[in-house]
Amino acid sequence: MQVASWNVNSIRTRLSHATDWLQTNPEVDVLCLQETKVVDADFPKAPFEELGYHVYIYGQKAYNGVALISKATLTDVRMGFGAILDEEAVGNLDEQKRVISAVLDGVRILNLYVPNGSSIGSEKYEYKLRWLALLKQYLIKTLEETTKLNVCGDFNIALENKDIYTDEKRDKHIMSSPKERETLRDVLAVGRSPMERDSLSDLLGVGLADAFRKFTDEGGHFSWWDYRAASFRRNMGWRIDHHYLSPELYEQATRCWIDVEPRKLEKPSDHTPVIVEY
Amino acid sequence: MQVASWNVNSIRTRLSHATDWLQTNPEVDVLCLQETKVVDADFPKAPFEELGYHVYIYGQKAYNGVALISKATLTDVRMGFGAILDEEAVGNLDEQKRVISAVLDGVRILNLYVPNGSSIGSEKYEYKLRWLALLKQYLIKTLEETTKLNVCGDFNIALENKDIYTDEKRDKHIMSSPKERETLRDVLAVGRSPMERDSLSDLLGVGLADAFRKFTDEGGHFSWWDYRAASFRRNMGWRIDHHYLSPELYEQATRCWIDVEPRKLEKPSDHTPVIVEY
DNA sequence: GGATATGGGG
DNA sequence: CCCCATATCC
Repeated sequence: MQVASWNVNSIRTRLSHATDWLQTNPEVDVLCLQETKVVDADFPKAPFEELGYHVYIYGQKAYNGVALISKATLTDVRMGFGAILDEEAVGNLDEQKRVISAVLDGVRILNLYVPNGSSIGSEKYEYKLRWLALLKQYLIKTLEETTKLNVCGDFNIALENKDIYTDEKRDKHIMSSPKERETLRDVLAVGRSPMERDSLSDLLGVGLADAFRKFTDEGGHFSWWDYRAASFRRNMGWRIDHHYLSPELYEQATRCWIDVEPRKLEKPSDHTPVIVEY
Repeated sequence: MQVASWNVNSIRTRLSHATDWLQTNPEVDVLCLQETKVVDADFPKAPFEELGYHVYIYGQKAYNGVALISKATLTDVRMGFGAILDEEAVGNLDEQKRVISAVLDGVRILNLYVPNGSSIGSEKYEYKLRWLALLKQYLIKTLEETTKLNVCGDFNIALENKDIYTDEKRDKHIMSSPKERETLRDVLAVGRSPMERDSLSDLLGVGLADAFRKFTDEGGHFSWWDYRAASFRRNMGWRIDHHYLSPELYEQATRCWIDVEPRKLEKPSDHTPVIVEY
């Protein structure tokens, strides 16, 4: 089974890229999209359905928006944190459409578009941290019912220095600040005791692990390049799109890779797909 | 010698259409562009120069703008009415960049983007009529020095009913109202006495004549189709782009035709080129 | 730099 | 319907 994650930065603008990519990647069972930037009524479902895919969407006008494109029917589709968390806990964090999840072959696929956070200390930064805190509650609840969980999407966080093209201003940069990294690490540690979190030895015991890192320790692998400053040409990228797997799935993972090709097309998204196989 | 007129509705958006068209129409000596919609500093001259053309521009930000693209060097290039008319007479009518002219092989080519006029009775309508009145003065002065004059461009006026796809609301429609037609007919009658203007018999004596009408009386030939209402597919067009020739040139004219092909391209201009040969 | 929205223009 | 401009977001 293959699951792909791709922030398309507008599904309407990137429609042919997405359908072309599915056709050249027929082994992908589920394509998780972020930043579809379209209300559900205007989502171009037909082009995917004509290729034989099922389409599950959770969108809004202009910003955010997530979708699942699947060869097989998905079950127990959930939109937003509110699907399983209390209204009170969710607060305003479902106003932005960033969470969709569903089940295929006993695996729950959770597709996320984590807030960008703008700049450290900003209101949006605080929103990002609050959002991640709620995500932790969402994961705790999800893991009560599932042992096979694939949490993927645009995390807008690079956990390790080698996931960024440069070391410059790393600590003061959005997507790599210590606080963001700590917060995400804490989120991924769901189910692990504080002591376990500090030990690298028991990675598979509980918590979620980065599928990409099962297969390589190398740096210099990126999934996002800023449109500005010719970043892609100069390979000034970041690895911020991830597949985090529950222990059982992590053990079963056979591959995880980044397909750089779509970033080379005309009018590309600034992100490129990341695929995991298990 | 061939001269083409084409309202490209943004030269930056239509750059490849324009360069492609020149390459498939190598017999065109001068391409007159309207609605270039770009300040001179940002006009994409290089792509034309790399094909061996000379570029003469008179543009502004966002609106209007005219240009001459020529295989040979042009002489006595003039921008705006103010190049030959008094400041007082011109008033504010050079604020919008709509007039460029130059000489090739003893022929003065005058490239115009006549105001659209918005709707009958509007402020813009009055501007259009005032602009045409000034054009008449400009032509009178020009004809004092030239016997070979080719006045071309987007006139935003269809002089005859057969130049429009329908008869509906013609009298109340911008581009076909009686007043606009009278005004343009009066402009074209430069040099003819009031009595001559009423006589069709002496068309070649003085004044300017429609090159396209030298070769056919047929209706249904159009140079512009509104982007809206699938006008092109339904051939709901207007012939509003013209080549008006002084008597000497009119006699020498060997062809005048509309090339509909560019209107069929992806992201086309709403206008298509009109070419005259003499 | 490229996506969105809105508003003016045709 | 498709230009442009401005503004916000990333």
